[in-house]
Amino acid sequence: MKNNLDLENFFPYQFSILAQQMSEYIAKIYSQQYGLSRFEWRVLAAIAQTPNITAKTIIAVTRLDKMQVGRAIAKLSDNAYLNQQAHKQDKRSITLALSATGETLYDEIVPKVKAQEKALLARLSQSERDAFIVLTKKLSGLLEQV
Amino acid sequence: MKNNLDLENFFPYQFSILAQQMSEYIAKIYSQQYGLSRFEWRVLAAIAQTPNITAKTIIAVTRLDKMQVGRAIAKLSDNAYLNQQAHKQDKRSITLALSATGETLYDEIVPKVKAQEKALLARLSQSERDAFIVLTKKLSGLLEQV
DNA sequence: TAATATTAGTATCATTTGTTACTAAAGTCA
DNA sequence: TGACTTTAGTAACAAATGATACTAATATTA
Repeated sequence: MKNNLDLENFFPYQFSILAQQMSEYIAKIYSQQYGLSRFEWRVLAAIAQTPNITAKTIIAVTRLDKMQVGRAIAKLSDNAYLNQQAHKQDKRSITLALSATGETLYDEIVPKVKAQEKALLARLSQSERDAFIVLTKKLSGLLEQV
Repeated sequence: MKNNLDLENFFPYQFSILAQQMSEYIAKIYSQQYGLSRFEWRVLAAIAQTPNITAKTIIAVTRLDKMQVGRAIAKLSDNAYLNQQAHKQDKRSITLALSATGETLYDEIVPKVKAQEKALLARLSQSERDAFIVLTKKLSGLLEQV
C-alpha cells in the first residue's frame, strides 16, 4: 500500500464529524424537546422567515429536495402548525404561513436554538469564532458554483 | 413574531450546508466513480489504515454505528474487497483486512480523493486553509466531551 | 387558438435506514 | 465451578427515504 490515507487528518472526514456533532447539538432543542425532524425544523424556520411562501421557494431556501419539503409540510400541517391557502396567481401552488400554534412553537424554539448556537460557539475565542464563520460562508459560496 | 431567525446567518445551518457540499464533492470519487457508499468508503479506509481490525474498533474509529458498520462490511465482503479471519483471542470477533482486490481499489481511490481534497481547499488561501483546519479540529475536540 | 412542453405538488413503490431483539462467546463474581 | 451479566456481531421487522411516475395547472409555440 503505497499511498495511505489517515482518516483523522483527512479534512472532509474531520469536517463531517464536526457537522454531525453540531447537528446533534442543535437537534437537542428542536428534536428532543419539540419532536421536530431536521427537515421539519428547517421548513418551519423558512416559513416563519417568509410568510406566504410556497413549497417551491422553500426548496430553494432550505436546499432540501421536493420530497423532503413535501413531507415536512405534510407533517407540520398534521400538527396544525400551518395555515395553507390557495395561491392567487398559480392554482397549482399553495401558500404557507404559520398558524397561531405554529407561531407559538416557533417563538418558543428560536431563543433556545439561538442560545444553543451561542453556547456552541462560546468554545472558541471571539477571533476564532469570527474567522470560522467567515471561512464557512466563503467556502460554501465558492463551492456553490461547482 | 418577536424573535426571528435568519437561516442564512444561522451558523449551524450554514455549516451543515457546507458539510453537504463538501461531502458531495468528495463522493464524486468514491461514489460516482467507484460505487461505494459513504459508509463503505469510510469502513474501507479504516480497514486499510489498520489491517486486522475488528468491527468493534471500526465503530470507534469511524464513529458509525453497529449496523452501519456491519452492513458496510457485508457489502464490501460481497464485492470481495475483504479477507475475514477468526479472531484469535475472541471467537465472537472477526478480524478484517483488505483482499488484493480491495487493496487495488483502495490504492486507486486514495490519490484521487486526496487530489479532490486539495482542489477543494485550494479555494482558500494558505492561511485561511490552515486556520480552517485547525479550528475544525479544535471545535470538534471540544464538542467530543459533550 | 390548439397542441405540446413544463412545472408544482403528491402518490406509489423499492430501497435504505434505524430499532429491537437475538445468538454465541467472554467476562464476572459468589 | 456455575449462575449471571456483558459484549460482538447479526437477523428481523418497522420507519424513513429516494426514484419514478402521476395529476392538474400553467407556459410555450406553431
